[in-house]
Amino acid sequence: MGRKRTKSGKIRLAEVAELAGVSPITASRFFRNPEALSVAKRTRVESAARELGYVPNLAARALASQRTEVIGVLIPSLTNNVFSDVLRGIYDASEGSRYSIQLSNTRYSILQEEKLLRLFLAQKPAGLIVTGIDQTTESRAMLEAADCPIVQIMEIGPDPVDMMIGFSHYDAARAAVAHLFEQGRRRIGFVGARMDPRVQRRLDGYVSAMKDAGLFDQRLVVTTATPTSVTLGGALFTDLLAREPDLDAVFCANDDLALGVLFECRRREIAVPDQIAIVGFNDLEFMASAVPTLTSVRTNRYEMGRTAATMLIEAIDGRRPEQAVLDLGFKVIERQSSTSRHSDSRPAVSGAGAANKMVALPTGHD
Amino acid sequence: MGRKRTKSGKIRLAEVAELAGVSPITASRFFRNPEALSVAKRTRVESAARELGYVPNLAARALASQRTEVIGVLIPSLTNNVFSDVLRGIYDASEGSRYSIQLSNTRYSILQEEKLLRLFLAQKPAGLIVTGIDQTTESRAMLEAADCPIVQIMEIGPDPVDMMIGFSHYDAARAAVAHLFEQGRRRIGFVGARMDPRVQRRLDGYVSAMKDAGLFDQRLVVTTATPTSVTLGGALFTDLLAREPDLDAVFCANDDLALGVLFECRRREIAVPDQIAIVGFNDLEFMASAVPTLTSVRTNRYEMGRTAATMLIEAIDGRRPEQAVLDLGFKVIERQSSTSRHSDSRPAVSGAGAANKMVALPTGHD
DNA sequence: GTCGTTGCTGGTAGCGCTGTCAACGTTCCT
DNA sequence: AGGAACGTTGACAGCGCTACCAGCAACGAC
Repeated sequence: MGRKRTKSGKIRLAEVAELAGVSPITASRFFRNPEALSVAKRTRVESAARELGYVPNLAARALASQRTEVIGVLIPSLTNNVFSDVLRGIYDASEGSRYSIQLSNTRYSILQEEKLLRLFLAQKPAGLIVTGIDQTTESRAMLEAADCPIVQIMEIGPDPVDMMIGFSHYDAARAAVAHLFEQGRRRIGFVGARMDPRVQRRLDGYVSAMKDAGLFDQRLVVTTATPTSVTLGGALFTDLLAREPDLDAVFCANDDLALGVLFECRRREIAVPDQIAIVGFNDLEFMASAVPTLTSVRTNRYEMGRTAATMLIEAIDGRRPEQAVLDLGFKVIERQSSTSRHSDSRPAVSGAGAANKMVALPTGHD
Repeated sequence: MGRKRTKSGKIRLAEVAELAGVSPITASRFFRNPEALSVAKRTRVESAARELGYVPNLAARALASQRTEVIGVLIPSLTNNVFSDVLRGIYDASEGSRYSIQLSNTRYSILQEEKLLRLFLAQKPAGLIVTGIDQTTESRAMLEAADCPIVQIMEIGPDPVDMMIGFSHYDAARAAVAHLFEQGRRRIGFVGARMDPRVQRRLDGYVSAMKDAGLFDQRLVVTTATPTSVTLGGALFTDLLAREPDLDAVFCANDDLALGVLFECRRREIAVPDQIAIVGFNDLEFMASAVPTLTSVRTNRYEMGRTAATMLIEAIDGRRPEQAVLDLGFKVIERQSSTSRHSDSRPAVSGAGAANKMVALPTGHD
């Protein structure tokens, strides 16, 4: 009787089937599509499986069915807070589904991304989540040819491979600058680090808003390819001040930089917001409790991850979402650092997200 | 000729073997143990594989060989900065090896951990990384019975399942308090959130140090089960101040709380460090650029992750490390927030790590 | 010259599961 | 009543790879 045991001592489907008095294939169906069984057999297989403590062998399943239940996720950084929020959303959504997450880190390199994509695709993932819209031509071709659903996250653009969820970094930056204009600021600097495509588009938005107002000046822009940090924010701000002493505001490409600028202002005894206004990007948790509280552009990172994974899983299961491109929008959260003579947290300028409208191109916000 | 193609259009090992003019099994060996082949066949298989763009089918390999090349990682949180550093180390170390990482989030629940462990183990991982030493009895039994190497990370304790890498949170907390004593502080508060086992041990260390000095007072301790945040740091500090107005220092269980305390001090115009000294835990990047710069206990998170994965992979490949328990130590980085009348960044108090000595029990530091 | 020994190679037989298709019993329609 | 249609079940044949063991040549020791 023990002869049927697998070498590893594990219970196989065949044992479950035998105990339940059905054929192995019927037992197999129980796990994949229980509705297809009669109630009697269903309960028998169920109790047999429980009694034996059966756990399916995923490798065998993958081999036989020619597909895996793995969702591949490609993100550029594990360190960045932004991605940890997105990831949390993805993991939360995948939990309870039968799909597991396979994560890889492209380190902001599209070549690395291409390599990883090739690796992933070879294992026939059930679905794929990739960051951004700036893939190599080769990657793009592989994605188009892939026979699984794909979601691009973090931003939206004109030409989705399949599904897409994010927001317009360009519009968000324009909104941040517009807010500073409203507050009467004119000499608005830009501080950016890493300069990945999304930060670049924030810069583009900033530049266009400044040009529209006739206020653009190349000296107001300080960027570096160095990875971002709070300390770096202080350093870049120092550079900016040296170039442009009569600065009256800084728009930071992310909140870490903004915090660094705030500290540097305190160090130099520059009054915020009286002398210089500060606006960050992402609205990390600490922005609301800094002194003064820091204005930032809120982005829905957790929701982005969660929705991306949910959409993907639905699509894998054959229920494609009615809209393939989802704009989650953004919101300028106005706080003390940019609103002299105003109280904290006023009604905010928001992007497309509220209406979740479909967009193909960067749309002007209201 | 196309008849041998698999349905999925993929190249199989058999095709490679055919092109190379060897048997499939020889081709298989090429990928697992190239040294076993004669140089002639080796090069022939190699070029055939490259020419055909062969990618092995992992599911088939796993099924046939009865083992996977997956390293399971169980961590309690994806949000926490601390774990993102550890994870980065793990991913960095796994890159280039043939092992892939399967990550799961226990959300600080040992029951959830047990469930995930059962799931992982059923797939016969090549190795396992688990967080901490506080598993359920059932989990512990499963880990002991698992036939793969296991590394426990984040802390060290008396009774490793297999390998272990971390440091003593208890000693680190004692060192932080000792530093405050040296600075002449007496009424030292403790602020903690989440209160997971490691934070609890930091509290234990604090309590023991305070008791040793005859300074312990229950009113000095403010904790909550709520997840940590900067804002929460301010709130807990407010509570603490209400209970104990003549506080002269705060030891925070992590840096987010410390930053919140700093902001709250600024809001209340409490001078740091003149009225109140602040010490954090982990030494996140921003601590060095806050104003004043914030003292913290540096922990080697990235290195911990990297070393854990490296040790694990070595052990999987049959090269067990000479020491199974590795104490990475800690270091009190003294900065302005706790060192009145001193300049920044003096020589620091450090834990066991420098010597990487083996420890079985929390050892007193010097 | 015979017998081990070593180094390399190949054949056989699965690993545990699922896709496909045929077959069965039942119900419902005409 | 006959047959179509449906729902349910099972047999068969692999999925692509590797473990195991046998075979073979080349070589050296006696």
